[in-house]
Amino acid sequence: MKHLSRRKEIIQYAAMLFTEKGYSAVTMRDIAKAVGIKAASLYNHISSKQEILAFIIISLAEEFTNGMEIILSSKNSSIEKLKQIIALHVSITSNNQSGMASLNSDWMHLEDKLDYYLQLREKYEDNFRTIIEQGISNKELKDENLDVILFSILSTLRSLYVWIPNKENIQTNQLSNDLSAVLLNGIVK
Amino acid sequence: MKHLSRRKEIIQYAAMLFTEKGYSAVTMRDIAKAVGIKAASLYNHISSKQEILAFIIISLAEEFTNGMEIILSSKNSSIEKLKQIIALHVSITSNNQSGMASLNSDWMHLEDKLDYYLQLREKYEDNFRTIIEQGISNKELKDENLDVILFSILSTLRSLYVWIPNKENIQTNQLSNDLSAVLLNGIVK
DNA sequence: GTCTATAAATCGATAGAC
DNA sequence: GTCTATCGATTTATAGAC
Repeated sequence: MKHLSRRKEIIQYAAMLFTEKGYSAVTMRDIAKAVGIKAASLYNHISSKQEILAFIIISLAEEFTNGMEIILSSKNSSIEKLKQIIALHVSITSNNQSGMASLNSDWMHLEDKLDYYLQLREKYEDNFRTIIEQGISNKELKDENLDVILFSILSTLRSLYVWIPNKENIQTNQLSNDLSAVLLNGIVK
Repeated sequence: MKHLSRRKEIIQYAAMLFTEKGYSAVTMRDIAKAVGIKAASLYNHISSKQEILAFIIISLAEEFTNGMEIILSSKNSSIEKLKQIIALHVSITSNNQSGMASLNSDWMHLEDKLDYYLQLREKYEDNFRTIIEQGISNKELKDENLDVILFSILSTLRSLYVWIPNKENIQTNQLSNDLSAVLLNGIVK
């Protein structure tokens, strides 16, 4: 973490601490100690604790929303789109493990940017639902309960950050393929 | 909530508040306000904020661990056992919606009972993994990556509490069946 | 069993020296 | 850009009147 600007370094350490204990339980003194400076010095680089949280969450949420827009507007099959969504989650999560816990568990502590975050999330879920609907009317997918399909895939993908760090030398392509097999084709012989 | 003892009522309101904001962001004054008394009065019924959290989490964790032991020791097929695990999660979650967020997101704030909770969770996951392993060696299940199977089912089931409250008049049998279909048989035609 | 009052600790953030 | 010192608000929890 040597070549990051001090601001980026602070945000990185904060994200790791938020992952361990959650936003509310982490103090500015905790963050400062991790960085190796005093709490007052943090304010030369960031304006508030809230700003750190908003940066972590909004930049990740925008990355997901932008990726989803690209996938939705492509001309691939519905199944191919679902595989791309799975790969999108594996890719973003493996590159930002420390921020994903905040996105999933601390978004409710956003203040000024809460409404914007909720808009991004709603757009993402709507686009995801649309892809599944198209797959069902296409006859590519079984006509199972739409919300159950959406919810089961999405909660697996949203929980990836809990699980990815436990695997050494994660092979993202292999993991995407394994997830696609299980989530799309099931496990019963 | 009229016929609950004051203690149970306090724990119920606390669980609902923990679900909204997380343990660390909820104050004793918040809980007292929800109950309709002053913060100091809470201490006639509970000994600490920590005791409330431990009660919520440990009672749920024991319910899951006990249910899993019964399922594991039965003589049903592996697929039937997996369906029973799904039904177990749907049942406990629909009966304890407000406590499930604490179990999933605030367990790290346990103090005295943290080690005991981690033991229960490890035992639960080990038994879950055993059932999947048996299904694979049985040839009932496909030989996909064991951790991917365990992780995808478990994270869907652990996230149920986020989703169940959004459905009106939840039909738990119907939901269990829909989840079993999607998680076990997949969605691709 | 509930209240008011308050203790003791800790929080986010600022002021100002260097 | 980092420090020491500190402010003002808020936290969990207790003491004691009613």
